[in-house]
Amino acid sequence: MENNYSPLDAAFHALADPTRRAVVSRLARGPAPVKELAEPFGMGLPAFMKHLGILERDGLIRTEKVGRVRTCRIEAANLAAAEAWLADQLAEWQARTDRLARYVENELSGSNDNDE
Amino acid sequence: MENNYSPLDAAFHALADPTRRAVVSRLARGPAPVKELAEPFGMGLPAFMKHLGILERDGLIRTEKVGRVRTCRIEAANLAAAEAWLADQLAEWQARTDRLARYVENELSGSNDNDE
DNA sequence: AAAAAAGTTTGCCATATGGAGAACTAACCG
DNA sequence: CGGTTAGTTCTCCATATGGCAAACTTTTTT
Repeated sequence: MENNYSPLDAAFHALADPTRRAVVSRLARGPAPVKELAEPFGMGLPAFMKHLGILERDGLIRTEKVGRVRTCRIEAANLAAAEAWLADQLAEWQARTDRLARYVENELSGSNDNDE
Repeated sequence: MENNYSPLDAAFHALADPTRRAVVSRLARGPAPVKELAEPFGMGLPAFMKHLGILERDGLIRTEKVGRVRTCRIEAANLAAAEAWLADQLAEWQARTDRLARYVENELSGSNDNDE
């Protein structure tokens, strides 16, 4: 049950669930113990812990137990990696879109073999 | 089997798989038919089509069939939504990190009740 | 008309979630 | 010490993936 897949796989997978996104969102504003994190969700602790387990295994959060309280905090690196990947794709897409627009604008009279 | 969940659920879920991310990456550079898209992956068409199905259901791509060829293109909106969400979280996190750093730098002598 | 190309559909399978609920352990509190 | 609090472990279950292989449907090509 180790985390053998890529950071991007991990990050996107972990973020695919609304509960986990909410947790990340909450933790972006600062650390919090499990109990407090779990409260907003109508869900048993076991189920909630599974989400935390996934978030931790997938490297989006880090947790540490002191006494009987486990404190969770965000691990920004992988979050940033995912963001970077998306930004890249969008940039690439934008670049192509722009090229296309420019092309159309320039030869707006002769050709007819573009693909959009 | 409809897409009843949120755009963010959909986007992150779809991007959790490396094959699907590769497809998105490829399509960001321009449209392509199924066959060409499938080639790089050592996988039967049926399996590959399932990925495309998920990408389309989750709103990351759009496909259109002409004759016997189905052409796929990217749907940037949801990709952008995911990127925006991540950027938001990171910004929030940065803001807090900065506040903390400033705080520490200012009262670097008296207090001891911070949480990092 | 026949054959090749490009998808589709249909079963079948193993694994991972996402959740529920009960029972247990390990701190703290008074 | 006894009770409460905060997690943890366990067992179950239904659903969704991610893949494979085989058979079928539509176009194109020749």
